[in-house]
Amino acid sequence: MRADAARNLTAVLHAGARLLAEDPGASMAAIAAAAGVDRTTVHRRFANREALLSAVFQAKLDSAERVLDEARLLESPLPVALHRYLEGIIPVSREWPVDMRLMMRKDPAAWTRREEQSARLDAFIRRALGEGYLRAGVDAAWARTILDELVDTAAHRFPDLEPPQAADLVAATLLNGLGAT
Amino acid sequence: MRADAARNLTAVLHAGARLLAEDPGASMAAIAAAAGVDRTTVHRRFANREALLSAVFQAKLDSAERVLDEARLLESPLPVALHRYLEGIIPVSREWPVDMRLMMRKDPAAWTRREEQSARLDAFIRRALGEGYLRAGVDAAWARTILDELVDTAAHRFPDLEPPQAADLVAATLLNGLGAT
DNA sequence: CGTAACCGCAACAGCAATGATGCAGTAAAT
DNA sequence: ATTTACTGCATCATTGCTGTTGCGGTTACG
Repeated sequence: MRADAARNLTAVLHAGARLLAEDPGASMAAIAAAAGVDRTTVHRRFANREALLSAVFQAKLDSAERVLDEARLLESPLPVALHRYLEGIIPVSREWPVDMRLMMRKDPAAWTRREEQSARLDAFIRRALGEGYLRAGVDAAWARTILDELVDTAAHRFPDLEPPQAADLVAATLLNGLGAT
Repeated sequence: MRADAARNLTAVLHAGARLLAEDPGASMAAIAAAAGVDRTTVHRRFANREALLSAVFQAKLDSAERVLDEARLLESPLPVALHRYLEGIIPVSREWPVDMRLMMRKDPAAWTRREEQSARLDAFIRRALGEGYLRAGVDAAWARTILDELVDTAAHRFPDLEPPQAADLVAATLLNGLGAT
């Protein structure tokens, strides 16, 4: 692929992730304009709208998968793994702000791939329960969901937080909450 | 208004909230079908799509406002106020699952009204900080956002939780987190 | 520098959603 | 029981988005 084509491709993917995050019904024309590219250029590379969305999802899933690999969730000491995951996933979530859960309904490939990544985090939560980092009796599904929500909140609602500080905040909130001791 | 018209109206509003929660681009035809009425009936009552969305927002805001009034956030003892708010707002969030933050961008009236309600919760968070129920040093904006996220999560991702149990879970998670002591 | 890939522009067809209207039938209210 | 309000149905015009194609011009690359 030629260099300018590659630049345009990533510009379109990033613009797509950004606009679709604000408005899931954003038009191809709007995405093309935001990427500084003609509408037909997008149509030439992506046969249809669905294919563009899939490409955005794949880009996000690629980045997330790399973070999961490097976090070594089941091998590293648990607090280390947690912080490494958080510090890695927050920039990914900011780079690809498009919401997964709502938009991947009609993309089975992306859906199953997300399920696989989700299973790895489920295993991490089970490990945390087994090793006593989470209180006994805490529901694993609840803990898992709260972890995701805290990450999304820190990533998008507090965009000025640097990843290390954001990771600290998420971990502290998850483990200790916000109440007085 | 005639009785059957009122029934159809609430059916349309509820169907709208439900479908728009799953797909913000749900068509008027789909909403009408889900409500069991003809498409033209919806168009007769709501001049345009925007008016229908506004009506859904107003319905949700009405319910939420009643909950805020009855919780007496600044008068009742703080733990009581928190639980009363949570027990009240979770069913409201389930009855009107449509997401506010994303969809009210183009509805200034609903937006400002939501801001007013949001300010009441901000004041509640400040009170909790001032009375020492939240750790000193906790960022008010962070606490406020986490409260909202926990409510949404309990309401929609754990639909089988009864409101009292859901309220307990949210309050406990907010104050104590999920980590071992 | 020459070629091949890529792009912008213009134009077109197709489609789905929106919004309006007239009319006949049905259900609520007095 | 009668009137009035409301609904469903069929129909139509309009609009915005999608997807395609052809052509001339530009840009990367060997």
